[in-house]
Amino acid sequence: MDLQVHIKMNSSLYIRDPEQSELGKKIIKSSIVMINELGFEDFTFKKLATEIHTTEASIYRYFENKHRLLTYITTWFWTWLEYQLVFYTNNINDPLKKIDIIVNLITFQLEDKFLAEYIDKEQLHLIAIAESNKSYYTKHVDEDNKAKIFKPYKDLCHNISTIFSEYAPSYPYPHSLASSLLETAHHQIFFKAHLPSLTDFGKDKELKNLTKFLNHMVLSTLKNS
Amino acid sequence: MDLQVHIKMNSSLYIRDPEQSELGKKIIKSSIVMINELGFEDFTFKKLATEIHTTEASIYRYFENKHRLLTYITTWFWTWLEYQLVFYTNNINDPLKKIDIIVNLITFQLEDKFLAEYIDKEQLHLIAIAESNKSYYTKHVDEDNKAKIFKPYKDLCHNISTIFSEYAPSYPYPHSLASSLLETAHHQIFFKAHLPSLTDFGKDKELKNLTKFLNHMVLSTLKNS
DNA sequence: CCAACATGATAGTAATACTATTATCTATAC
DNA sequence: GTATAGATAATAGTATTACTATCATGTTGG
Repeated sequence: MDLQVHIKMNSSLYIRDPEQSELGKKIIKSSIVMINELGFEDFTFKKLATEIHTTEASIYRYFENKHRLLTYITTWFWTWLEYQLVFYTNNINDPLKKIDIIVNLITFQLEDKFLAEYIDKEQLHLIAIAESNKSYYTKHVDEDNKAKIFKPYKDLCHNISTIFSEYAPSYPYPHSLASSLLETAHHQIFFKAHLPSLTDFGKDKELKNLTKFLNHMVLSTLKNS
Repeated sequence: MDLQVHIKMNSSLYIRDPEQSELGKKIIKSSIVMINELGFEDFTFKKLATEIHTTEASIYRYFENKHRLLTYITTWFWTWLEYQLVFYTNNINDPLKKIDIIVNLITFQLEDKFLAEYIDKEQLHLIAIAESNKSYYTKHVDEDNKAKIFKPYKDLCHNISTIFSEYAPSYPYPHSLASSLLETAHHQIFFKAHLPSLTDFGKDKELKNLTKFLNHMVLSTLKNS
């Protein structure tokens, strides 16, 4: 059985809620496809408008600019990851098992039990890998942060750090380890595909070794505290 | 005694070598300042031209576009890090000591013994932290990679991984650990400043705890192999 | 059924990311 | 000392981007 999710988004991310209309959903759905196709830099509202047979002006009624749209999309991703994390670790007591679930989850090794009609999760993952950094590596990061825009990412990070602390209560850097794990997972997947000599699994077809690498790193670090 | 360095750059990074003229050096020097001031997105050749009292057209004779200029700058940074790494680990045999040097080096805890007249290293470091990712998170990364543009980063990563392997010959992921270390150092410094709840040292004034965190993570991982 | 609101159609602006042309300046080769 | 090659300045121009504004049309729910 699959579960229908509804992910509630912080309203400062949009001007008009894209989930409340057909056009809004088309904007999200197609922008995910197009950002992957063109890369974020070459993606424009004009091109998106042409693609979905609407006008630039109509898209601007939903999102202030393309950067906000990217942030909306990546935030959706983090929220969805957290939903899954809560779901998969529910009723599990062994923190070691929970950590294994975390690592498998963020490397996309777990079956996705959540449905979200109009969002292609594989493509969303690719954006999270290659573009999500750009949502906070800006000059207006502090302003955005004040508007609570990054809360879902922080919540996920905190959630993971709590599990780390269950396993190793005396470890002093659980948040840093959690954020490093999340970032590293994405970096290594990108490097594997494009700059393989920065990794040790460039030739692998699967991500199994990445999962092993991350699991080993996290557990070694936590155990040795 | 300080050492004058000359960092030789891959010629596909520029159209005309900026080190060979006063204007070229002014372009590099001022772009480092301005990218920090404005952020890479709002930085333009027009603004740079006005600042250094030249014209857009003149800057375009040195660099194809602002993205190439960013890549030039960040590549300079990686090359300079590698120079320092070789210098500081020279004549040291204990791999444990070498690893300590690496971690201190990438968190800017070591005194810089190299001079580069017209480049402000503190500001360069800030760009490396907040903008360097953008030089490879693009749609043309594969092309750029073919042009050997990322070689200095890869070399640095390989150099570090070799030291890891000296310390722990059986550890299977030294390259991934090296690239993760480099990326994590930057991310954590950025998070500490702007999204502190993603770290455990948001309130610290210094980076000592970050150094400890990284050192502990790397050593724990390598020891446990 | 009409009022409210979403969307479409159209237009326009300032800035960006370039390219092109011609003039001027300057160093050094003969 | 002059010719000349090469670098830079001055100026202009273009296509695209990133918006904003206005008004017409369509749709829907009270």
